[in-house]
Amino acid sequence: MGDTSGLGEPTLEEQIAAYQREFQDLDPQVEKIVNALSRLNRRMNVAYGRQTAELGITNADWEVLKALVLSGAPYRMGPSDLAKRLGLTPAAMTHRIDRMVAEGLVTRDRDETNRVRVIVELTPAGREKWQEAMRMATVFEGDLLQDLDPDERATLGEVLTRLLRRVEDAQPDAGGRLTDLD
Amino acid sequence: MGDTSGLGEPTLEEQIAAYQREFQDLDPQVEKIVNALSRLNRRMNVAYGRQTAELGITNADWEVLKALVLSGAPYRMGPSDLAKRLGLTPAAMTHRIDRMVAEGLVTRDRDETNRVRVIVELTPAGREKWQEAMRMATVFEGDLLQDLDPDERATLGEVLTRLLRRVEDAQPDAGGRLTDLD
DNA sequence: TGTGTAGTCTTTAGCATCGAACTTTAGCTT
DNA sequence: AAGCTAAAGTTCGATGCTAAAGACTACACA
Repeated sequence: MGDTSGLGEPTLEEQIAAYQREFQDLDPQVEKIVNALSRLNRRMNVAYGRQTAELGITNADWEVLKALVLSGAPYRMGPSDLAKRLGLTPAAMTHRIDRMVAEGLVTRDRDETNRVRVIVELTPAGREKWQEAMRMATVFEGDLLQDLDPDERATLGEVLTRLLRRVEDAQPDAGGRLTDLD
Repeated sequence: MGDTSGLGEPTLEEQIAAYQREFQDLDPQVEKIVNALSRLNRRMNVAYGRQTAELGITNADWEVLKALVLSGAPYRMGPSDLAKRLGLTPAAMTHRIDRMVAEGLVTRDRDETNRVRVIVELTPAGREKWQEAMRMATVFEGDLLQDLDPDERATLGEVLTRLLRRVEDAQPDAGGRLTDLD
């Protein structure tokens, strides 16, 4: 007994069993769901990280590209808005934009009508990178959900949305800070 | 139209709609599931972060406590094993242990039978912190899943486990690096 | 017993992030 | 107008992480 994968990570079932051994009043059902969610997310981020690396960008870059694209044409946002959207401090945003400008993914210009503002705008190259990343991501995601039949997908989507609504209502403040992709 | 929450974050539905607007060949069903997973995870981490902060520790500390407790009595692990388990480099582990020793959560000693090894052991205070964190976490988790009836919980757990198995099989290398709790 | 080799941590240098202080601009208020 | 206040970004100092290099111990083999 013990963990199978050389300490790298116990099986989900082994982990739940260990929790029960060390903590009374534990609902294994609940713990299974919560731990599966965490582990799934981590694996997804690993997968995305490999894909973005293959494109010569980082997950951090990709997050910014996503925010800009999703804002719609003409794909412009201010650093503060981006920072709020991504859950970063403005300071971190400044440096991230520095890097992305150097990589040619976005441009940074002062707003002429309000000179205290800065406009970050997606370049065609940045948009192209986003699309390539999306193509890779959708392939991965389709593969991930391959074993689920249409009914299961619908149910899963509905249930997760319900959970999300509950937690977002309870945390109205976008409260970010903590890593993670969008 | 547009986003409701002052740029902090669009609704999941709005976000999916934006994806469809900007990217052809998108399966909204799939995207909904994947994005809900990411967002749920982020909110969970925010919640955990608030709880651990309330206990005077960090999520990083909590991860280490979890690994030690789950390893079972006598709650000892080497820094390298911990690092593998948490997806950190040994270097990061060294510093994290420094801090936790200073906080009295763990002890660090050389293994007398193999003087190149180090043994990190949970202190009673560390174990106590872990239990308090668990109590808070289980309350939050129970509340999160409150709206799901037993059938839905069972189904959700089963489906997520299936997804996890699929992605863990595809990424046998624990491949960590990317942030996130366990 | 001497030496090579592998394994375990620690140290160093570089990078991204945060919190807080600072600079600049816009818009009010009087 | 002159000055106040608020908002938007940038800069600064500290922290935690990674990758790579270094130090030390154990073990194998000659």
